[in-house]
Amino acid sequence: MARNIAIKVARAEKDMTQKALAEAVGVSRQTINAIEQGEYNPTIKLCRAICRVLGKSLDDLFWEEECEENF
Amino acid sequence: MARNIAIKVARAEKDMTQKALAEAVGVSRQTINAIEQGEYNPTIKLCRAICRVLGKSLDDLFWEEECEENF
DNA sequence: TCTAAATGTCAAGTATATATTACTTTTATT
DNA sequence: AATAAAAGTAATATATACTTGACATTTAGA
Repeated sequence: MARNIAIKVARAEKDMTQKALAEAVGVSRQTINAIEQGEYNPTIKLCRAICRVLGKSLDDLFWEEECEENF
Repeated sequence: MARNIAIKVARAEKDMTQKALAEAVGVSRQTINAIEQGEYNPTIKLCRAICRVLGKSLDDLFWEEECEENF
């Protein structure tokens, strides 16, 4: 999976730490970190929660154009 | 989880069966059925694959306003 | 520079997304 | 009505999202 810079940026815009975002959406800090690092593939429910907290859309934070690594 | 009517509609627009969509995105037919029935919570990667095949955005197919059942 | 907070990472465990097989029910066609 | 395809559903198995706890590294403020 690709690293997710968009979440990091949106977090910065809201001045939230990984820990604060994790608490706001109800997952562990490591989960947020792993998502930003592209280490796993969150569920849509968690994606939606992150979007709500950060005030962004799914397309803003989780869309990716396809590239080799998706194959 | 809420039933996902949007996928069903988008599938109808493309005249695709659950089986055809499943094959196009590389999962089992039961997985597509369960997602449409709201029985589980797909990963973002699968959501993206479904969007690409159906020519829709994540926001088109997977956004949900929050309601009691999300709590 | 010292310190603390924030971030990155690892290992082991648990919960759940997804697969597979198989069966029933619904919908569409003849 | 008879048939077949499509959709719904259930049980068991496996892969992986996510947790917890712990530690290392980076970043920011005093």
